[in-house]
Amino acid sequence: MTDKEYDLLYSNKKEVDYKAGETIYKQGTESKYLIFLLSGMAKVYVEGDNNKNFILELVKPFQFIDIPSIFDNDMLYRSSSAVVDSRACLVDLQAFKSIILGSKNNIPRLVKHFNHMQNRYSNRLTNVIYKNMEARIADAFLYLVNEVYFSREFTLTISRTDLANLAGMSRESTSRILSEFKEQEILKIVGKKVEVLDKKQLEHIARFG
Amino acid sequence: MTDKEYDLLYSNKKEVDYKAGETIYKQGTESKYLIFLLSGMAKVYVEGDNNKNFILELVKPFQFIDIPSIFDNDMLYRSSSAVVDSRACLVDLQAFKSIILGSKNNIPRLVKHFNHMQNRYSNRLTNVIYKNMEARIADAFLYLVNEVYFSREFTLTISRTDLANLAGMSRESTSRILSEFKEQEILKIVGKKVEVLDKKQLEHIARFG
DNA sequence: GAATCAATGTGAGATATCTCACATTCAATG
DNA sequence: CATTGAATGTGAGATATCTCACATTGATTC
Repeated sequence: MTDKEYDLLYSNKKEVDYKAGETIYKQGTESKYLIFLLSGMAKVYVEGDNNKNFILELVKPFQFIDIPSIFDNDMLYRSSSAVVDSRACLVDLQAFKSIILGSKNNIPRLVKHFNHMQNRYSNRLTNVIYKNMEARIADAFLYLVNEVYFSREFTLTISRTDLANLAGMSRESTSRILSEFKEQEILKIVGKKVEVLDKKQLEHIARFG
Repeated sequence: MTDKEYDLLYSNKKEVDYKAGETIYKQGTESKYLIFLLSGMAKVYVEGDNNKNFILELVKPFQFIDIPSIFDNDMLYRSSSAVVDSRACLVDLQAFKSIILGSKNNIPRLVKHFNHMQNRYSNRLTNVIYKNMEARIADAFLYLVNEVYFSREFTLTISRTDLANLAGMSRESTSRILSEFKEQEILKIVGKKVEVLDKKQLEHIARFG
């Protein structure tokens, strides 16, 4: 990004704080901002009619939380909310659009974001349709290890309910599978502290159930 | 699109025929082509481990069937195949990329495609997770009426198995729901001929199950 | 038009997952 | 540190959907 672009983007930027649980983007509404996460963590999820939701991904600092349907109607196909207290920076959507149109250097990055999102959707979809509960939980933990906490040991920043929504199943079933995995010494879980003891096995379960 | 762009795109174009059932794109592979459908119909679907698949959308002539993850690794996140005998035109992916980078006029259109795809994914996902079989079948028929055949009366170009995969359920269950809907005079179905008798009711079922 | 194969319809039992109810643990607060 | 409310764990019955088996229909070929 050039200095000029940077200026345009951040000239009248606003910083905002979100409390844990607070909604950031609401599915079905339009937004005039891109929201760049500075600290904390957000979840991006698809809302159903009943008050359930399905978590697509967890977003960490220094990424845009989501991108509205730009060059269309600026609507949001998903909701987002903070999972822990977070701070973010609002970027004007019009400014963002003109930067995208302004230089071809920025297009590949935008397209990559869309690719990523589609890949994520495909994964989540196959998960829910083809895999049993064990495989879905295994998959969720592999996601946490490989793409969220980047370590086999971590402190969960999300609740069991969120974990359930990430795996696309009920909280109760999630608890039961978690107990199974503890029993089989695949995971060590004490409260929010998690250690993946047998990643190979987790991968096997994620694949074959 | 300018004439120059048009020339670049179609200079060494190739036309190809696909038999019904034939695979066009294979999930997990890369492709050097964009494939533009000239006649017939294609299904775009996500493959699971077991030989099941979930249909994301049906593509009709004069649209690109799918777009590989350009500016990334040109991989496909989905598979596609012809549902009836079809003819398509292969467009070189490199040429397409340079056109996208060449003029800002083409960016909004590309971005809209991504937006559409994401919207589609969100819908399909909510469908499978939150809705019961009746609602999913109702939803599938509304999709066929509103976005595929553009009429309350049409001749199905897909099998019951495809219909099941579009609704994300088993072929047998699909048959049973179809019989229910015939019984309740919501649909009139004779072989491949379909008439939606009560669209309001269909919409209600799609919403509330 | 009889024979054969694929597509579709239907019933009943099997199974995975959810729901409800309650027990337990954990965290916050006075 | 006792109390309260929220988050989590667990059991058992309820339920939706699938699977398997078979019947029926439709399409194709000789």
